[in-house]
Amino acid sequence: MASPGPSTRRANLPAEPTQARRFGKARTAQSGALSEDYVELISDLLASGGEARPTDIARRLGVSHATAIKTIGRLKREGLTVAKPYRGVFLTEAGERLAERVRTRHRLVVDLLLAVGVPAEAAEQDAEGIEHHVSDASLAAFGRFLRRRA
Amino acid sequence: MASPGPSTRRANLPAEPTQARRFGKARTAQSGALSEDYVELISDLLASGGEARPTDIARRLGVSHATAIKTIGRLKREGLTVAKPYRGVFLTEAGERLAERVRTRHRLVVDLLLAVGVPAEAAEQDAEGIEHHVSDASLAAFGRFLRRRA
DNA sequence: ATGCGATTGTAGCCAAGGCTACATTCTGTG
DNA sequence: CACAGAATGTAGCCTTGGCTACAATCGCAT
Repeated sequence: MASPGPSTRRANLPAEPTQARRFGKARTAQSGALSEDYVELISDLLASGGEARPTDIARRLGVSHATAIKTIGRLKREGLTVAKPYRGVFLTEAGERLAERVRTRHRLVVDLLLAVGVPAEAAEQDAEGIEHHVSDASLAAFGRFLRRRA
Repeated sequence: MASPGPSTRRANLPAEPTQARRFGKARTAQSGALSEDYVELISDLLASGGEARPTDIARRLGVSHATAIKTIGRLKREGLTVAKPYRGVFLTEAGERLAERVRTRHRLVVDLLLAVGVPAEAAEQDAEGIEHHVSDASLAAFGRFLRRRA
């Protein structure tokens, strides 16, 4: 590794708040990621099976049921879900709206990945992580790109 | 909202460990994200200014200097960086290699976003979050796509 | 050479998201 | 109807990544 000369203290770096904002944003966006995953999954379960139970949610997300229940509690505090004890989980208006947006975005991301040649398996997998970081601007661009080459 | 009938308990959901693995992976990948950001930034600072100091790092990442120092400590434990007190931060062999990989990936992601029509500003911003979730398979596909339409 | 301002480092706190272990409630079956 | 087993919920702990407040060091200018 060798120690570098301690001479050139203070380089030419002018604060650069732009990049900070960029990183900060990426980080913040990632915050809501968990809520989005839960809401999307709950919506799916309600649509397909008729019921969203903590155990199913936990299993699908690969976490313990305790973790799932705790998170569901947070979603409730955030006004995204409603849940009476031992009675399953449901979405509020806001939750439904979020779910719809998330679902749309997910599809768009997967479609884009497929369109640029990503294998189906990887596309699904990567989309799960990517989707939470795609801005509206990018989303719009994805839509245009897909329509253009449809 | 309205409570649904408690009749159809136990729908037709067959455990589905596949999705769990998908989510789990997305989540785990995101774990190393912070390390990647730091290493990439340190590499940039070293390359351009000659020195990577905690305060600069903190400012660029938009966190407090205390947070940056704490994280740098973790990177040290992980064998990615070397740092003697009050002497700036440097990368180990492993750190350099990681930085190079991350940089390449970042460029590829930005280029792909631009290629599908995402505005430059958004591309840079979104790439920051997206890059940590792009698998090798997708990365390879991005490369092919870009070369094909170059 | 000294001393002040900036940088660096430390301590202690918080919330989120994860876990295990234990307690409670529910539900289908005998 | 009772009860065993599954599902649900609670408690307590851990780690990560943030923060502020305070302490220690450094380095430049006088």
